[in-house]
Amino acid sequence: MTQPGRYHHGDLHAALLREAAVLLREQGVEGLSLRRLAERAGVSRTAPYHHFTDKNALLCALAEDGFRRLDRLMEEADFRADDPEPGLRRFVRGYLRFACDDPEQYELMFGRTLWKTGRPTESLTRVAHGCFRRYVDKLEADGLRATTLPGGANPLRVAQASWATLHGLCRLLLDGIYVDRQDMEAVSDQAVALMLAAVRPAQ
Amino acid sequence: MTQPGRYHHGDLHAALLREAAVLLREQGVEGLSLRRLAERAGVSRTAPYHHFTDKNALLCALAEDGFRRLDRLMEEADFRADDPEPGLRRFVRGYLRFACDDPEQYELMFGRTLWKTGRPTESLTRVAHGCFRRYVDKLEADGLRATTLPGGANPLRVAQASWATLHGLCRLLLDGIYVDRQDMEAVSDQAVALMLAAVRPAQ
DNA sequence: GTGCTATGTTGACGCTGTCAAGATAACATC
DNA sequence: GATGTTATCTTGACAGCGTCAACATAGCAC
Repeated sequence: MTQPGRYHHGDLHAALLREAAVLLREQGVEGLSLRRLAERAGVSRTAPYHHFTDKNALLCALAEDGFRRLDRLMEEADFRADDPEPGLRRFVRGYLRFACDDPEQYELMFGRTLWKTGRPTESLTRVAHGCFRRYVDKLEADGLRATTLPGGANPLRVAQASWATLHGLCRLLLDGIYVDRQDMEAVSDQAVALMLAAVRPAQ
Repeated sequence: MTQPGRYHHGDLHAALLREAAVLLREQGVEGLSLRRLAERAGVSRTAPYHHFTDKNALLCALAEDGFRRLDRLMEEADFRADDPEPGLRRFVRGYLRFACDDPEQYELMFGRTLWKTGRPTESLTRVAHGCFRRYVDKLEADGLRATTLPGGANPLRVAQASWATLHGLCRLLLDGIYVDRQDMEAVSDQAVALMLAAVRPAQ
């Protein structure tokens, strides 16, 4: 762990993360170079290497912050058993808003930059999985007790499939493929219908 | 249009695309550099610039090939009105197989490299949209005529939401977030259930 | 003060995409 | 066949990138 000590710069570790978040939001991952970041922080090119082993490590830390915010959003969601629809609708909108608010952050959190190309930090993996775990639990506890589940449906599978819908929607939306910004609300509602249909059996 | 004429190399245009596909499959987009590509083709670093204006242009051409393959896959799919389930299941499996067979190609086709960061060629956009258009038509014609559509459901919306499910599944799967390779079949079935539920009204 | 460690610096290497300028090869025209 | 035009390919160069090695300095423990 890097301590926030008062050395030359003051607290470069935090400053780097702060500037990186700005740079990410403004320019995307492609525009986020360590050199430019260092320049903005007023230090030399290689100074960041004393606080992050890697560019990959810095990006992981950045993504981790995002997952913590997402986790908080998840915490607030509740779709209760009697009528999960309004809660689910709120959650889906919240999720989409989260992604659209800072697309580059979302991209970083779920993109291949970290998960495929780079190697995700153990810490990042923990937080990201915790986030999903919370979703599964939420579904299981609030949304679809055993009684409301269609025969044989597995909460984990429902969670995976419905998250995939959410995620796919965000990707298509943010990258501008097949879904426009103006379609957002309508498609979001359609997605809710899709997810709900999986949760409650045909009646 | 670049003619396949018999100049110095023979047909560098095609050779580049061929080698690029191999390099993409083996190393991913990150490993696909113009310089390495040129080396493999036995020409100098800048030779490719006489056949593609840009690295972006070459990648677009590569992605275009992928969309054409996907379009062919779509052409073969048919989910008829009386019982769309088996057809849809086949299609979903086919789509997933397509993505898993050459993950890097899929990533290139739908990733931000082209759609967000780079600028997609007009030609690429046309083919990609044609592919989606065919899906919408397929749904509308075979799967869900007006009679089987839940009240007010818009074929376009259903198509967008269900494609999002498919796409999100692939992303989560390929990047290794939340969905493992071994879960594939089960989640795929769950996705089919999700999509089917949207297509036919509660009975 | 002495030494250790954390933090910061400059220099360098190999990689990237791409532009400019020059060479050569194929073809069209006379 | 000679000439000119155009397509193709070459080398040289530039700025940018991540990162390693070597060195400087600042803060702290003793």
